[in-house]
Amino acid sequence: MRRSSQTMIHKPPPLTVAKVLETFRRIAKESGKNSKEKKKNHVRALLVAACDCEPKYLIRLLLKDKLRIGLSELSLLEALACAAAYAEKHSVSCGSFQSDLSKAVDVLKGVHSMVPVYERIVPALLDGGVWNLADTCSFSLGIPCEPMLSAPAKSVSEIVNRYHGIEYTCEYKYDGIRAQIHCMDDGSIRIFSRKLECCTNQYPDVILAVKRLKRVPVKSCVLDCEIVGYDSEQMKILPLQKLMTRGRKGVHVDNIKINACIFAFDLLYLNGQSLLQEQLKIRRKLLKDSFEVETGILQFATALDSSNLDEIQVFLDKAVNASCEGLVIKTLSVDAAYEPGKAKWVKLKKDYLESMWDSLDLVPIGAYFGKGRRTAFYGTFLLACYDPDKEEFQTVTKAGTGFSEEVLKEHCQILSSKMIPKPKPYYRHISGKTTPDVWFEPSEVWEVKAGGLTISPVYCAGSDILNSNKGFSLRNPTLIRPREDKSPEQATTSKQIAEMYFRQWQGNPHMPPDDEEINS
DNA sequence: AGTGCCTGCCC
DNA sequence: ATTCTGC
DNA sequence: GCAGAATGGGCAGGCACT
Repeated sequence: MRRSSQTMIHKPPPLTVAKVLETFRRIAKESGKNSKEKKKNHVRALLVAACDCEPKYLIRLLLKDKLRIGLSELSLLEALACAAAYAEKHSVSCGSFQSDLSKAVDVLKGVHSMVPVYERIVPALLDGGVWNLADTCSFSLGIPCEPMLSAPAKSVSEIVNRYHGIEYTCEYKYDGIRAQIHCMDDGSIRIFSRKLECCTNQYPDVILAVKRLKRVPVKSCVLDCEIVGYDSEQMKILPLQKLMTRGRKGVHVDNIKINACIFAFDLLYLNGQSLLQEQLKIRRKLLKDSFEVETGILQFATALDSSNLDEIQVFLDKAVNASCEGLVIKTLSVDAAYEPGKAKWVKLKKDYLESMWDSLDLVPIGAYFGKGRRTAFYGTFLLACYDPDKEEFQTVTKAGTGFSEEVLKEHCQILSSKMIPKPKPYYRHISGKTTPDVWFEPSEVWEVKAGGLTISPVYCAGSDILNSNKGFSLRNPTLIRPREDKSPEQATTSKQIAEMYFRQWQGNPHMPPDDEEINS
């Protein structure tokens, strides 16, 4: 890079916003052989033309996600809102300007969660102003709104207490992929992911199902649902890991190996009208009137309308037994509108309940340097279980959450003193894929909770129990506490981990794929 | 053709 | 996804 | 209560290299 700028004879013209945008688009489009080199050249050209503070911001823009200067989408919306409020300062006279400002921000936030497309928001803003924006720019067919979210609850009693005296429903929380399905007036279908990506082409089978099972009076609608892997032979839900193996590009119905079942739970739009403001009670009724059910193809989320603690507890157990993650609790009439992007529903997963979660005692045998606020600390620890037969520690997972900064600091200090230059001969891991920055003597034992067990291509816990080259790992590992009463050799064993894995699919005859069955 | 590595997207 | 932290 | 920033497993896809 330096060389090329030195040999440059003419200074390139100054950068413009349009030019930068255009180059970014080119970088995005570049593909195929040597595309990396070509992308590099685009970046080089930008940096060569940049002056003053421009390189800094270019780099920050190129470091995906955010500007990394504290400017997030929210700040952008606030800026837009302020601009609009200033522009209309004299047209509104009620209340203080400060309160107008914050009202404008609320309007922008609300509108953006329903129509997350600046190309729609800005023209509407310029056209009708902020105070009409909610009307001039609202939820519309073909454009996904942010999905409504749920906040975690720690117990059934927490639910019962919070919603005392009001109507609510408990639905199975399916372990699949959230989808918002738009049925357009012309009969076409569009599917959007939780992050609003268009994934229409990924689910031709889902599209056929929706078209076939949509009732005649439904001209247009928007479904909120979970797409779940389904074994049509055994009529059982498949693990998410299976569903995820489906192709993502150029998918044709005939080549689909993993079937998908739609579990619908909400209807956001029907025949030209937004239903977002309707109570769930109404939306659910309209949903059920709008579609035929076909087992394993399109079903409604299993639900229980009850306020009884014991009934809900039993229902939660049933959900877990049916290979679901737990329950989602939703009010039916009070405060029961669909609020895009807001976490007004409540989720109750088995991993939140101390009595139900999977807990393992694992040994930190390595660590990785942290980033950002964890610079100068370890950000992550490599954890292992113990195999008493082979007398070796086998890697299971990394863990980087569940401790406060203070506790993290302590762990870092203690473990630093146990650092060793090379892994012990009795450490088993898959080199390359999970090699940590530093290795430790086996000394600590930590209790870790998990939202379930997975089959892993990179960890080797219990790998000789599986036929393939794979081992077991953890989903959503979280540190709970040090087990000062345990020595490393008393850590959870690989055999125990294997048992946990198979136990989680009891009640569901579908076992892991053939090549992953237990060695005999 | 096969492998390894990285990214982007699911959770 | 979960969790913690600062506002 | 919320937003932001740390961090997790794992999949397909795509490029580079052998």
